[in-house]
Amino acid sequence: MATYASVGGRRSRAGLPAVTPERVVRAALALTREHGLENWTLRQLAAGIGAYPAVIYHHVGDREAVVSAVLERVVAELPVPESDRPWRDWFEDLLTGWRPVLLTYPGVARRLAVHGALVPAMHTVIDCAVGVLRRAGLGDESVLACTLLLNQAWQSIAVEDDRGPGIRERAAELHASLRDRPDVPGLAALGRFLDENPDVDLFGYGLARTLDGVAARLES
Amino acid sequence: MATYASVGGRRSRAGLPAVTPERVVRAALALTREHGLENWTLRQLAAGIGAYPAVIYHHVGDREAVVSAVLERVVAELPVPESDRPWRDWFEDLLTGWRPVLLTYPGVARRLAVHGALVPAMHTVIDCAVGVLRRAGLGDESVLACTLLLNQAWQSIAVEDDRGPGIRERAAELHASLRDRPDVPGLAALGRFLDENPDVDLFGYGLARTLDGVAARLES
DNA sequence: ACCTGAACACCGTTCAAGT
DNA sequence: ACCTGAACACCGTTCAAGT
Repeated sequence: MATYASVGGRRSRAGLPAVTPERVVRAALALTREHGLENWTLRQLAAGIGAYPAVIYHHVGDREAVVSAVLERVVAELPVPESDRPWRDWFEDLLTGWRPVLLTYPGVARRLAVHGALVPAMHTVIDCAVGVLRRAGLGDESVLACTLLLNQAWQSIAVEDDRGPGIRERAAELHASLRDRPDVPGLAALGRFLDENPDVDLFGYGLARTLDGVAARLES
Repeated sequence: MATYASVGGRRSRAGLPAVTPERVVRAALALTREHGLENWTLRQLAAGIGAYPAVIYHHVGDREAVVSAVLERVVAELPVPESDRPWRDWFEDLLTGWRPVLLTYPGVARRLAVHGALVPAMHTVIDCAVGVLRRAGLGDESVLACTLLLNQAWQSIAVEDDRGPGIRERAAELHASLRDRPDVPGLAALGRFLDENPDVDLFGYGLARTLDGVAARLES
């Protein structure tokens, strides 16, 4: 027979659901979507579920533990193509498919870039990715090429995360102002191009060039 | 005839040199070398020159103003090759020459990656870099290729900055433990390779592959 | 076991007051 | 003009005390 305390104490009497790791992580995911992984505080997280900061420690751990749990969930959402595709298509689909997911959770891409394979949820897809390149005939270089492709994608998305609207606005003004500067023709060309193509797909361009570079290693 | 106050007040009487923007920035550069651009506090900086935090505000401005001044100084240290070199050699020398400088000022590379051409001291070299690619015959794509090459170098160095000894150590352990895992052959190959080549030059490999990718655009 | 509420040692920034 | 010293509104984290 449950005592009063065992079915919920002051929280349930106040109409609040019991704090669970699941609820903490869900609130952290929501805060990450809105503010980015590094831009919410434990106190915000606690307030979001109507709890005291110390309760987060009791149920999940310190901020780092919450962040790890968020990472795990986001990585689980990342789509992975069928591994029988040609290697180039496979990586193109993989990384262009990851971008929109990672961009909705700002800050996660940077964690992946810095911690890489240390994020356990990443293991199965890395295993798969190295396999795709080895079957393509890249030999030992498969490890380097795989690391490079994943890292470049993560890093590039991480920078997109960090470029807030303020920076994008100031960049747009700069590009417009550089258009007519014959004294610096290279910068003028840059201003002209980026002023006319403000949403140019640098991610796709970089991915294509790196894939070209890896393809060239298979031809030799 | 100078009054007592005008030649220095309590600081000079205490044997301390007057606070100047120059001295503030030099102390900030030293802190950045030791802890990284985002890992020192304004209070540390103030203490470093024997001053109160409010004095930094009086002479330089807020933390962001100090960071901008640090950026400017570090960018001024970056070597730039003669612009008559072949484009590929020019970029290889440029970016491999930047890496050791940027690595001694952790956090600067990330600022460059995120703010790019918004760092004024970067303008002349960007102008030069676009010119090198245009003279090589890359046309309008010069802007994209230049942005890509600089960004990938900055991002890759930024991640090196953020991978402290703790992370590198845990990664080394992971690689060793993955060596003998026939159930995940791709990860095993990765563990074997990185365990035997812990200091593999991923920066150089990435730079070479991207340069290959850009070179392929010139052939077509 | 779970939650409360205060406390600790920080942070960037501001500001009235001194000299 | 330059510096002092306290204050403000934060932060992550810890902990004794309540129920």
